[in-house]
This record gives sequence, structure tokens and C-alpha cells, in this order.
Amino acid sequence: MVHVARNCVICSRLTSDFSYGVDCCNACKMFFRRHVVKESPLKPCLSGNEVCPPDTLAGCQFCRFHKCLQSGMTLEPLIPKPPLNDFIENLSKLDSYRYQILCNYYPIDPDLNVATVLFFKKVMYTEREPESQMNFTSWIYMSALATIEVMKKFPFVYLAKPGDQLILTRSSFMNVSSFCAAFRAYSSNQEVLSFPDGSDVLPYEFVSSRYEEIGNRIRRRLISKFVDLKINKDEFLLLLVLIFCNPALPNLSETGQILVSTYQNVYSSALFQYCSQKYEKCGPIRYTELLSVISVIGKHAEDVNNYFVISQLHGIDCFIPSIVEEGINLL
Amino acid sequence: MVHVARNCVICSRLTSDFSYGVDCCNACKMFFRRHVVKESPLKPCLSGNEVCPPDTLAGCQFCRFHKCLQSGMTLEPLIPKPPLNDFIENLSKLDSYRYQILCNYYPIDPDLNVATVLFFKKVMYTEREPESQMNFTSWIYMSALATIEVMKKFPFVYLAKPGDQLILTRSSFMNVSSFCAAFRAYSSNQEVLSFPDGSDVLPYEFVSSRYEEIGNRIRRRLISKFVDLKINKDEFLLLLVLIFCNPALPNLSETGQILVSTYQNVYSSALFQYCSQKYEKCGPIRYTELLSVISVIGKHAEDVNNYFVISQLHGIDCFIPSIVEEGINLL
DNA sequence: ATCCACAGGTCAAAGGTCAC
DNA sequence: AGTGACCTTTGACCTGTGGA
Repeated sequence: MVHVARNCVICSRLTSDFSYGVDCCNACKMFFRRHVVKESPLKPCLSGNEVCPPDTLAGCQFCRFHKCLQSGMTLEPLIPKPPLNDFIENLSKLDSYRYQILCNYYPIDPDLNVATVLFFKKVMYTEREPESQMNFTSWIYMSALATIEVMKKFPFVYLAKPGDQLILTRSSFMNVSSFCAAFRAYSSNQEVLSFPDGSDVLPYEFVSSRYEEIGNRIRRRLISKFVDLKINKDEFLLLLVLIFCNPALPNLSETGQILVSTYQNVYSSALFQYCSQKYEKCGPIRYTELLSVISVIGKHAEDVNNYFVISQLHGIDCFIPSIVEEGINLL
Repeated sequence: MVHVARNCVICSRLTSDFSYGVDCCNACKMFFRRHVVKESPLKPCLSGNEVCPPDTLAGCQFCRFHKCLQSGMTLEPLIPKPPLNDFIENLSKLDSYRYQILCNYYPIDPDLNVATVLFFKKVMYTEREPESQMNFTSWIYMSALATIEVMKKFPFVYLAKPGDQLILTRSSFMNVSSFCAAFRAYSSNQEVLSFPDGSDVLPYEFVSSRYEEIGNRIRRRLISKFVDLKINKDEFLLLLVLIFCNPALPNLSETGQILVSTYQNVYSSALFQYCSQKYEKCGPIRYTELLSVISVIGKHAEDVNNYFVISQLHGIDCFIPSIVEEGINLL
């Protein structure tokens, strides 16, 4: 039994080991394993975004990890799959965290952008005074921030390249915010979207009834879908993740696609498992019904985009924070 | 040739295999085999003592092993049966180990209990100074500890559930200690039990001759039985195991009973084999004679128990370590 | 002989551990 | 804290053997 030494596909060291589907030394195996299993974030690459040369890979977590992904190391079996209840509970905590930020904080910087919220270690907030007045602009600003703060806690986001993180968050935070607002309205038997203080999510009514139509679709469509489905909190939480864990986005890098589609598998399996447990043989039907919410979110996003285009055309200028513009322009 | 897939009775995986008397997948077969054949200890169950769900069984050695036993996997054919000489030599080493601890060590913690000695990874001892004074209390404390340290090295103990381990050791360590002390006295032609320094195994003489009687029985009964039988070291060692490998104990769990009765079979076969080899056609008679020692141990235990009850009644208070009390209360 | 069911063995890959 | 050399455990696959 002769062990033939080959080169580690990650770091080029000589090795006879084969792990996670590739020729790879024990050190790289353990490195990859740890970061996926322990869900520990990566230190960013100091040499910009280029890939470090193999002999210095050990010094750069970021490039080493992405080399692992690019080399085809099997990711999914390593992703922790906690019991469904624990997973849902964790999602619930994240949702509360989002709502907590939305209702009680305001950033020191009044014009943050997506990149800053994603990559700065500490975005500074102050607690809002109870009497502090929130208007349309500040509500959509806080909605964006609170949502991005939560999104960046998901491994497929924080393990991705900075460019991919931007694509993922920019293209989804509006949808996620709307989705959460819709579920809050649905839970309290309201038929229209509103901000936590009850104010309207649209800044003004168009005089023309033609434009009233689109406003009402924005306010009601998601909620009435929830009513149709009689969706519950657990289903909402499990769907929420699937909204932004979407590998079909254009311009994602190769490793970004691997990350997103792998985690999407994991999350959709969780939803499927939930449906099977709760609805037994009707589980698959329920699963399909729930997934149909995602296309409704798509229509909602279209409406939102159109609404902003129309209001621009009408010259109605109501201040849109630049971070929100980043989200709208990408729709 | 149709292989019908069934569910593994241990882990529920689909399989067509049948091993060790049950429908069971190859993985569970190898798992069970290894732990019995290699006599490798089990990592304790993290979820308390409940049985892990089948799909996570592979992650918990303890629950998986006990599921194997409970499912009726045949245990005995897998138990290693080394040549009799090797087995006896191994027992002899364990006995020396016990005597070594008894004579030369003292634990850092002066009031250990049975559970701690059984389940803690490392019970800390210090070497005793030759001049260190041992009194009655410290001798019975060390006897208990040394005996339990040896008992926990037997597979039917360390493979058992924690609750069964407690029952097994608590109910036997006093008997085992007495049995060993008796053989040491017999070997050096003494007629009464004593601690290694020659001091009396009972803390004081009752003045009344009625109570002197019981003290003398405790001191002499076992030794005179050994003299009657002209027992030798090998026989002593083989009997020693049978004293604490006793499936008749109340409250043993189902798997505890399986373990203890199976190992008792193995050990009594070894004694029978020894007798047959050494005494040829008189072997069975010798075997029966030797087994009668076990009932003598029972009488001895009764005397010890009564002695302690009497001394309590007389208000003679001489400190009994709590670990020893655990052993007396169960007699 | 030759099937085949089950016992037992092998080894690559996965999963820990621990000193640095 | 993170790393990686080294160790243990697992289970898919293989070989051996005895009965029909």
C-alpha cells in the first residue's frame, strides 16, 4: 500500500491525504472544517481582493477559505444542522433583534451606506428618545439598517466575498423589510403595511386613482397572501431566510454562488422538514404553497420600484436615504 | 435473489443485513463489535441519561451501545476470552494495583463519594509519606477507594449505565475489600483480618462477650473458610470477580442485567475451566466448593452490617467516611 | 462443488485533541 | 485565538468460513 504524495490543491504542500472531496493536506482540511462548523467569521484579506499566493495562504484566512470553496471542497455536510426547534428559535431571536433596532435605535451617522454597515466593525447607534419623531424618511432608513444588521449575521453572507455581500444585501433588504412588516401587520390583523408607529409606509397618495392602485397593491398584496395561507410565525421565519438566500442573482462570484446555493439547500430542507412534521402527508403541498410567497415578494418589489419611478417622474421629491436608493436601483 | 431492506433496529437506517441476532446495519454491527471486543470505554451521553433519538444515535456512543444491548444483540460471543493464564495474570495485576493504592496513596479530597470515584476522569491522589499515620477511619476509606478504582476497570461496570455502576460498586466494594484482606491474612498464615500495617480491622472491642463473638466472626470466618479449602491465589482471583459480578442485585436496569449476567457467565466459565484443568475429574467438585465461598461472604457482610448497627446503638462514635456508609447501607 | 449468510478484517476519510 | 501534527472513531467494502 504505497501512499502517493500529491500537492494540496489549496496550499500546494505535499500530502497523501484526500479530504472533503479534494487532495488536500490536513492543515487545510482542519482550517476549512473549523470555519464552517464553528461558523467563525473570516479575517478580511489585507491584499485587496486578489488571491494570495499559495505559500502565503496560511496567513490569510479569507483567501484560503475561498480557495477551499473554489477547489470544490464539499461544504454542505459540514454545515451544522441543529434541531429544527433550535434553528427556528435562533431565527426568532434574530427577528426580535431586527425589530429592537428598528424601534429603539438611530445611527450617529445619518447617511450610512450598505458597505459601511456590512464591513465596519462597529456601526454606532444611540438609543432613541421615546418622544423622538420618526418620519417616512427616517423609518425607511432604520428599516434598511436593521435589516442589513441581521442579514450580515448569516454565514452565507459573512463568509462571502465583500462584493458578493454587497450584491446579496442590496438586492434583498427592501424585500426582507417589507416581508417582516407584512407579517407584523398580518399578526395584528391589520390589512395594510405600516411602520411600527402605525404611519403609512408610502409617503403620499397620488391624486390619480391609477396610481392609487399601485399604492394599495404595495400596502396589501403580501398581507393578503399571508391571510390566504394562514401562515404561522415559524413558517414566516423559515421563509424569511429563503428570501435573501437566493443564488440566482447576477454577478455573484463563483464562491458566492457555491455559498448561497449550498445554504439555500440547507434552509429549504429545514422548511420542508418543518412542513412534513407539521402537515404530515400534506407537507409537500404546504411547502410548495409557502414557496409561492417568494414570487409574490417579487411582484411586490416590482411595484415598489415602479412607485418610486413614478414619484420621481411626478417630481414629487421626498428624501430617500442613499442606502435605500442602493436597494431600489438594483430591483 | 431479493434482498429485502428492513430498518436497522438500532438506528433505523435501511439495511438488508442481519448480524448478532438482529436486523442491523453494518455500521451498528461494527460499532457494537468494536466496543465489546476492544473493551473500549464509552463516551458518556451528553443529554443526561435519556435515550437519544435514532437519527442522532450515531453521535452518542453511550445511547447507541445500550440500544444495541436492549435490542438483543448477542453479547457473549464477542467478549474476548484470553487464555486462562493471561486472564489470571491480568487479574493478578489488578489486585496488585489495588494493593498499591491501598498502601501508598491518599486522595487530595478527604471525603470522596462513590459517584465521584466512578465518573470523574481523574481522582487526584498524593503519595503517602512512609511515616504517615493511618488509623481505622483512613484505612477503611482507602480500602473503599482502592477497591472501587479496580472495580471500575471491569467492562461490565464501565459499559453499564451510571446508575447501574453505582449499584454494582456500592453493593460490593465492602465484600471485595474484606475478601482481599482475608486472602492476604491467609497467605501469611494469620488467623485474623488486619489492615496492611497489622492493625485491627475493627475499631474497638465490645466489652460484652456477646458482641465479642460477632467481632471474631468478622475477623476469622473468611480466613478459616480459605484454610478449609486450601484455596490458592489463582482461585482467589477468579472468585474475586464473581463476588461483584452479581446480576441478582435489585434495581439494575435491563441492560445492566444483560451485562452483568453475561460477564458472570464468562467469569464462572473461566473458574470452571481452571478447576477442570487443575483437578481433572474432581474439577466440578472443586468448582462447587469454591462457589460456596460466595455464601460465606454473604454471612460476613451480614455480620459487618450488624456490627455497625450495634456500635451505633451503643453510641460508640468512631468516624465512618461517607463513601463507606454508602456501602454499608446497601448490604 | 457453489451458493450465501454471517462473522470478522481493512483502511480511507471524518472527527477530535492538544501543545504551541 | 488559531493553527496543524497527531490520534481516535467510523462505516463502506472486503475476505473467510461453515452449513445447505
